Amino acid sequence: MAASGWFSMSVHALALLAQNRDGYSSSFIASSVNTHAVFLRRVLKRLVEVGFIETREGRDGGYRLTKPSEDIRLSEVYKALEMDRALAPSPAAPNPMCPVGSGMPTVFDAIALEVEQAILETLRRYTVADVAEGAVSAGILSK
Amino acid sequence: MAASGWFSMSVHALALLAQNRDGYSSSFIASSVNTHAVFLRRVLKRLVEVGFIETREGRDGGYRLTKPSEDIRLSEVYKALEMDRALAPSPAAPNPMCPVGSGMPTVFDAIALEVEQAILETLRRYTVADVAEGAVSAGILSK
DNA sequence: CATACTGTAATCAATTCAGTTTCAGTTTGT
DNA sequence: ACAAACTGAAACTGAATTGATTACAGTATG
Repeated sequence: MAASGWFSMSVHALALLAQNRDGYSSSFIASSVNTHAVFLRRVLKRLVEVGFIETREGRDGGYRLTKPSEDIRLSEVYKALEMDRALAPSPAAPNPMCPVGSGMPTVFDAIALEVEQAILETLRRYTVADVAEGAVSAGILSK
Repeated sequence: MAASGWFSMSVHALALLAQNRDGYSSSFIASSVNTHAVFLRRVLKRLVEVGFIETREGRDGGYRLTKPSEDIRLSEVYKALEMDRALAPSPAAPNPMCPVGSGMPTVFDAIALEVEQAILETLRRYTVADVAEGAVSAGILSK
């Protein structure tokens, strides 16, 4: 269900929240991510459900991390968003009358799954803290 | 440039061509993949450019592999199609005034690149021959 | 009770994706 | 020579997706 851009947006938001224990409002985060606050809230909703961040309504409300940024791996974020598979299946189901076509979905799915695990394994090596530090120093260096 | 569905379509087509040394016409392949011949030709064009398959125009024309299916790794197919990154960057460029936002593209890009390499490494372990065999036996088993 | 937030539904425009039509060019068999 | 069976490519369409935006209800705070 989650579109491709959601992941980078989520990581960005989490890295931002890692900077401030008290958290930030959706519109503040949105201005850093350069998107609309309403849209961002839709994305952040997932992260709330999974428990990475918590939300406070009302005045002075906003979002903040529920645990240290070192404890949030990007693989968990990826999983939380229920991203579409990187290797999408054929748009239309193959012809079942064809000996190759009939078996393709099974084979392709197995490979797509393995690819997905490789992605998760790579993302598991990075935490939100890594991204936050990296982003800040990269930002400084680029000046 | 290549959309997500192109990869599975290409792999399917290649696996089909691995079945017959003389190759097949675009409409034959299209009926197995369950797509339109014209659209399929658009996808196959890439594989011709890279040299995995060759095309013959005119009557009795069509497509066929230029080398054994064991020698075509899925990673090469993936690269040939110049797929979009699995981890798409944020749709809009982050706010450069924000210390975190300004560094995000750099950091995210590095991680996205590493993920891409992990995908390629996984796909490198499979050849078109593997898929062709697997697809045929999976098709037989599912009956 | 005004202010500053979140939550959510609904709508919109732009883009993308794949399907389709059409036609020009090419090769082969008769 | 010509008809048949192909590929190549441009152009158009419809549907789906994506993210932006508006609007409004709900909620906590001072």
